[in-house]
Amino acid sequence: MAQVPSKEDVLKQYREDGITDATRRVIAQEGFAALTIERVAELANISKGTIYLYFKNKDDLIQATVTDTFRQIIARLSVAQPPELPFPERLRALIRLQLQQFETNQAFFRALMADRRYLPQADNQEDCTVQLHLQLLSIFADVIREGQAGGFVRPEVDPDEAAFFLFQLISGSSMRHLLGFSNRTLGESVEVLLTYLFSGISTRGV
Amino acid sequence: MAQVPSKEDVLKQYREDGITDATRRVIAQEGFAALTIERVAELANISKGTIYLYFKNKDDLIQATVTDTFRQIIARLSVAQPPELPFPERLRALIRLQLQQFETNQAFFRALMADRRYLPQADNQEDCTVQLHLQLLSIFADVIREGQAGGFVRPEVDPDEAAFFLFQLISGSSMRHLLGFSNRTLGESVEVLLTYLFSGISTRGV
DNA sequence: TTTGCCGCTGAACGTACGTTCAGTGAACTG
DNA sequence: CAGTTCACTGAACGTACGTTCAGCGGCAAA
Repeated sequence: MAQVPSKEDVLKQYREDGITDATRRVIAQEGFAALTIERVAELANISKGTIYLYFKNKDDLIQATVTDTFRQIIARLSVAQPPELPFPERLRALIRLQLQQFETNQAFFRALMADRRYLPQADNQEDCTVQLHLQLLSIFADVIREGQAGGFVRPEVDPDEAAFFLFQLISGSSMRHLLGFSNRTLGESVEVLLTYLFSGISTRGV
Repeated sequence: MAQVPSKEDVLKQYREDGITDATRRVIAQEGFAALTIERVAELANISKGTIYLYFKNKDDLIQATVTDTFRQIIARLSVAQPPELPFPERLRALIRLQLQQFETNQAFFRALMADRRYLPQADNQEDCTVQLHLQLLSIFADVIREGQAGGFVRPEVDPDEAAFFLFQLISGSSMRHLLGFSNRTLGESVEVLLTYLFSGISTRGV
């Protein structure tokens, strides 16, 4: 009988989403240091006590918010770019989208890195963040495969390796931003990344 | 008369170093969340009150520790690799050293990213972390120039661009570790990075 | 209308931690 | 040896925040 979600379950999920959403907003707008139960309750328009009806404690709330945020990012990137776009534009759009995810969730990634506690084990395949990573890599690899089919990418290039390489470049670019090393705009970063990538895989040579 | 550091100045500096060092150890061993004045005092073998004789408050202490740690990293990397090594080994050693810096200061970088407050402005050339970045890039660029002189690197490659590219790859690799996305060992990461880099710049082609 | 249920509230509690400051003793001075 | 200085101490203070729980109000069943 518990096969289909009951009305109560839906309501519970709705509440939980409201709370994790408020948590995300506090982190994004005021930073991880300012994340207090009181502030979350304010933004969610509920009282402090209510939060403890849905989450065991603050750590549990943070964990849930991390998982939830990663799910959102996965969802956003899984919505494939319009396939009618030619290869270079699709790749450009994809890189831009991924950089945007890092940028708009900047405070979130900061918080995530701040404490080992909230991080996944890389060997735990079940973990949501590890899944995100694998899923992202496969999205990138697919686009590169298309590039090969269209003659844009050299056939001897391994799409999985190239995707890995590209994601490493994107992560590096984001990390430099997070560390305050770079003041490039997002648009500039996309073009730089494309240049690097093409110098390695394009049929046009360096 | 204040030209040469007085005995008092030296003692003061010694004390400050002891405190920032203890701070670094707390962050590295117990994480940023566990960083309390009490714990720092314990590790430094002084009392809580003493810390306030040398630092205005906790934020001031953290700032000082960040600056100090970056100075140490700069110093470690400025000690050039033995120039008698052939180009590929020098490059390999340099990449390994940089990855090591990110790895051994892992908790520190986490903490640094956790809060915007402790981060530099990318446009502030005076800032210690920005200097680190520029200095690192020039070290990498110099080695690549050597590679060109020795015929290992194609002459049309811009050493500064290539250094930038390489550092981006290294940052990306480190970020994937920080996010728990990767369980590669340091040695493996070095080899992967070298492959990527050479596919772009080597005279040997892809 | 009465009764019971239950999600929600927010005052209250306990604790942890940053910060202060009156006091201590060692070192120096005359 | 008495007086003065001064770096240092750690108990004490105030506050901020996570967590709890006795009570409230609205809804539904009887």
